[in-house]
Amino acid sequence: MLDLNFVRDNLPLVEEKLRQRGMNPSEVLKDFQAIDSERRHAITQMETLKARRNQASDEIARLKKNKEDASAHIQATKDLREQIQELEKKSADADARLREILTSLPNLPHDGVPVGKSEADNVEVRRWGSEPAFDFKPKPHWELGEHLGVLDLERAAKLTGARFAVYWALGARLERALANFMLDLHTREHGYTEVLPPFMVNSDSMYGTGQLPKFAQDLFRVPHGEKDLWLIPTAEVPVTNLYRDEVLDAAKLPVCLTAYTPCFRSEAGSYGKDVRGIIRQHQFQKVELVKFSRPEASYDELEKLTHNAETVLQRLGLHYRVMTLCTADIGFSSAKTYDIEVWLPGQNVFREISSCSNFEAFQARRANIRYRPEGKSKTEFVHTLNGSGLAVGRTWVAVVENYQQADGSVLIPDALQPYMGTDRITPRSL
RNA sequence: GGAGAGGUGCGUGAGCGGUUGAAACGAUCCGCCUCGAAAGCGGACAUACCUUAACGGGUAUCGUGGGUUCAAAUCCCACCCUCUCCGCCA
Repeated sequence: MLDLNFVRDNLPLVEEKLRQRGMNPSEVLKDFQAIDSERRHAITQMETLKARRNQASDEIARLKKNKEDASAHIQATKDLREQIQELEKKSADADARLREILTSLPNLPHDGVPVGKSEADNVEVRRWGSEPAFDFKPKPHWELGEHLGVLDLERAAKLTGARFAVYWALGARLERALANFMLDLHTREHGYTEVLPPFMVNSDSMYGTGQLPKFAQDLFRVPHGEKDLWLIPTAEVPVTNLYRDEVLDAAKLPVCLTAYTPCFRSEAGSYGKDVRGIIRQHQFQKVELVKFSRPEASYDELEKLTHNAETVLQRLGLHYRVMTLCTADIGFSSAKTYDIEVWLPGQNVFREISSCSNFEAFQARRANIRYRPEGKSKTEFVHTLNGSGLAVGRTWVAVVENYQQADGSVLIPDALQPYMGTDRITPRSL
């Protein structure tokens, strides 16, 4: 969420940044100024009357103490009551409408973010490794997975439906090996603390990181008594919300956390997309990196976090490129995002395998996550960042496709062999 | 699921329906004292919003939301959370 005062004082800038995102400012900011002044007007009036009422109440107390007659004052306050209630309703109403506007506004892109109209305008920052050479036509992972007997989409469809997967044998172990490898790397070498959060959260948490109120259709909702719970679409949600409504110790910043969790996404509106294989699933597992940073350090931390994610691919010997997302392609809550795209020879494309973002104070303001700068009495919002480190399912795909052999077996990269207990996946029957 | 206890500021912990935004103690910060420190003494110490050029003034907030009342931390109702005991259970 953007700061109300900031929006009010920098309306032209906000409009320009919204335009860069491909939005129509006059539409989303419609009536902003009118509602804002209406709200302040109502508050001022209401508080004036309340002050008068409080004054009268004090007077009543004083009179009663002295056993004097206070009935005139009591009647006066009774009369005030109705007016106050009316104004209260008016200001609450304006407040709600203003809040609706404010919560619907996306974060403003950082100044360094390339202005663009679509994902075609994303800018490549760097590239690592090179495409592996094959003296045969590399297969897509769904063919390899079936051939090896490690990936079973048919039975998953029977159990649950489309966009779910069952992994068997070394396929299942590969998933587990990748997760353990990633967590060990980030905790032992990159200084992250591992957390294991709940996989369902309440609405407040979804609101804190920006999934609600706008993106409910992307989530799985679980009715629970009067209230709803939600399956997490990413560990970002529970991990960032760990510190909701808290004041962090400045000396401990940046706080760096990592979590391995399943992620659940309804994928509404992507029906025709990526229907083959396990690129786009309703459930997938991901190792997430989350940071809470001082504002002045957050862009350095974004670079570090992105490199931490890249290190996973480097250790696995997987070719990738890093893209800076343009203003039209960055997520709702993000001020700047790097996507890491891994090379998939079976499909002859780069596919997103990690998305690393700096949300600045956007989430912190919604979730009320603050810290107290040294020597200052006032708290400030931290900056929150996160990135996949990495999406395990897509890493599984990358390993299988990049390390496939002519006979259909898959070699295991050196870094994973201790976790796999083997150097190769060979066919078995499902 | 059943029975009970409780939720107050950074912490502990008071709080007859009306000078309580909230005692006291502790923590922290600033002074004094000291060669320096400790102790002691004095002082400061919540947040948000409205208003003001500023000083300041005002309003709200004692788990959350309603209600009673001229007036609610204090009374009533609902809900949430924590703890203890019983039952059930991976």
